[in-house]
Amino acid sequence: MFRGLDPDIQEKISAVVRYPVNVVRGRHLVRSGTPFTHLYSVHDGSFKACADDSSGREHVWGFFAAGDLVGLHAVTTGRYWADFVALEDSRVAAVPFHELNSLFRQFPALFDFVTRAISQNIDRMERLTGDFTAEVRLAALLASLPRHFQPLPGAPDCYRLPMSRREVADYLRLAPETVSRALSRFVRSGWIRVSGPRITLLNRAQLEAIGRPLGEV
Amino acid sequence: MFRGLDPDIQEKISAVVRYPVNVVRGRHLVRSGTPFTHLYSVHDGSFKACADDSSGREHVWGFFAAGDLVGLHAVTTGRYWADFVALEDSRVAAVPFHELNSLFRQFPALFDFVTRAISQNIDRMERLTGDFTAEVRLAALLASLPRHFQPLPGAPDCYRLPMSRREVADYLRLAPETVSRALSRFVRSGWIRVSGPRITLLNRAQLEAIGRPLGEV
DNA sequence: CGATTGGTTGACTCCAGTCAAGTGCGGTGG
DNA sequence: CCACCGCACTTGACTGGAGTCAACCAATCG
Repeated sequence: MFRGLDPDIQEKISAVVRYPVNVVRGRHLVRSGTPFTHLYSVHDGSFKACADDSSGREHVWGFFAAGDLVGLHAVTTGRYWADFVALEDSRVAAVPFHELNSLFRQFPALFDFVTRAISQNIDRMERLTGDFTAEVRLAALLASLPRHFQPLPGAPDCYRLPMSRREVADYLRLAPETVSRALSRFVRSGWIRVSGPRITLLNRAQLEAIGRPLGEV
Repeated sequence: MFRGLDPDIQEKISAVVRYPVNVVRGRHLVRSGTPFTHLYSVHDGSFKACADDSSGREHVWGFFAAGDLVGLHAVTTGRYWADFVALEDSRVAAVPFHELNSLFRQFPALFDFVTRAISQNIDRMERLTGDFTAEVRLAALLASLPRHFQPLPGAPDCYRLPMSRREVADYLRLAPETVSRALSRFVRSGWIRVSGPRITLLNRAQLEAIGRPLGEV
């Protein structure tokens, strides 16, 4: 958990963690509007984050897989402002808020880490609202799969997406049909192979190149 | 100046203001990247604010007319991050930064006022990046003219736009041709009359209704 | 084995961008 | 005062990208 953070600090955190909470597919891990009580680290499984955007329509603004932190966005405001729903049966480790606070005092590096992670999330959200073509959006998403998911055992570049096309489309701010079409084009070009929720990356470099204008998602 | 702020505080501010600075058309009032030295209140004339957006292309993100405050965005960072260029010969009143700071200490209400104004600007910028049709964007802009400009003497609903169509288009994130076409459609519908830089609002209620999804710009 | 659901594909539409050709206004100079 | 010029603006024709609607297909679950 807390990928990229100093191992010493990680160990301290482990000491105050409540192990592990199970969340079955489709259930909420946190609800928008409730007070910030815990920060969660995803052990396995995955979650989507939904919140109403400025025009009031609900909208997926993030996916969180093993190793990601859920609830960061509430650290500053003290209140969650998004729903987090399990995309599959998942397990998370929970760090109680007050423990986290004392850890912040002990380890300024932890605070920096969290701050940086929050601003990265916001940055990503904003980039996704910019105007990019469907290809750019989708390529950026596909190229980022290895950073977020484990490949399927025995198939090094094959990933099983836990979210539906509908959710991907919502996240990328596209219609589901547009996602479908873009996927098909990538298949025809030979960059990927698709079989239901399983996607094999045949040419990640190419996808990265196409998705570069949007950056990491 | 400082429209909407408590008159008592306004008087205190007036005491520390350096009166008035002239800026001729096309000249910079502030330059991006320079340290925050003054907050400016536009007396007469108008300015555009330009800054590079996330993808590096320069882009107009605001217009400032009589009564507006220029430089707010630098209060928090201590450095201007946008160019402000006079759209016509203009005059501004300058409040030195250190005076402003001591005023903040004296009048918490002033600090709140500034904070609110900053967040309104950011909010507006973000709404403009959302996806709205050209009509919605333009209608919102037109409906907002009375809030920003004095009508021409003797013509109650007629305003002279100090900025070019190119600049309007850039601000609204459209092509200039698209702005032109939308204007023409509004003329044909009878909501406005256009004569070069002069625009007469014949049906502001209608424009407000059309522009509502985007809100105030 | 049908019914449901999620995904794909096709046909069509709409909106805005682009390129190119006018148009008109303001300014300059004769 | 008028003719001309330049520039900003407008208009038209075209293009392309994504949304919508509808049909189809495949997998899953009773």
